[in-house]
Amino acid sequence: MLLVDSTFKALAEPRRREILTHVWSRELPAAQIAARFPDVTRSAISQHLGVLRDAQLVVERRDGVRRLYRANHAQMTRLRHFLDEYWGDSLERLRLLAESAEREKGNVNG
Amino acid sequence: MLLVDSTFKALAEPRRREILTHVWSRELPAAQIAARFPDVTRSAISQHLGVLRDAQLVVERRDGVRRLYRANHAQMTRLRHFLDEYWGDSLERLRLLAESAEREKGNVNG
DNA sequence: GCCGAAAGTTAGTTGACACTTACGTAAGTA
DNA sequence: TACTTACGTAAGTGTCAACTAACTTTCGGC
Repeated sequence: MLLVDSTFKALAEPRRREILTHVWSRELPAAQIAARFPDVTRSAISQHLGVLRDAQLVVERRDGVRRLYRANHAQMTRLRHFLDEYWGDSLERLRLLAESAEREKGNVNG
Repeated sequence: MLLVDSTFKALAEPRRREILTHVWSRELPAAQIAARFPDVTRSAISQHLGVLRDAQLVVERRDGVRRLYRANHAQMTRLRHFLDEYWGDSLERLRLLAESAEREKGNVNG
């Protein structure tokens, strides 16, 4: 799966966004993250962490028996850049170019 | 559903992102949008357009029997702002404040 | 009013996914 | 070695969403 695709899918789940905020500015072991979600099992959080890891939105570091997670700010920056480049002014300019090219073609044919 | 939630969910689908690029800088009737996706039925595109409309990522304008769609740039801007504010420096600062408050408490108790 | 074009809507199917329970595994400890 | 802790993983379940096929609605021309 494309990285942008997996990033959007990972962020589409509210719980995963909340997990991200918890590990945004500090490392936390999986158990402590799970403790913040009393309504779901630890297993569910572990699976969410796997999705976030696959999307490179968090990085994992092992410390003995524990696994410490923290947000990968670079990936979030990458997403912002994607939004800027894919739907920002650069795309706008490309579209306008394509349209004027279409008109040119129309003028030649007409 | 929260607006941010529906926005992420809408963008998580690659086909909907592609639809957005097609109506980014010009209005298009539903049939012309559907024509760009030969592998799925017109009905599927109509449903995708409904999801994009609910997420306020596109706006619809009726012209006789046709319905013209165009991207809502404001909503995309809103998403960028969300990324900036929710996971940007402002959240970073809040987290650091919360952490130092935690340490303060620890010092009082210890 | 009747017909056809453009589009939305509904019913039903299939696949994905968030979740739970149960089990497996690696690292530390007695 | 046996036990515990801190995890991940596998299997199964219910729900949701993307899709197709068939139908309905809305508008314009005759």
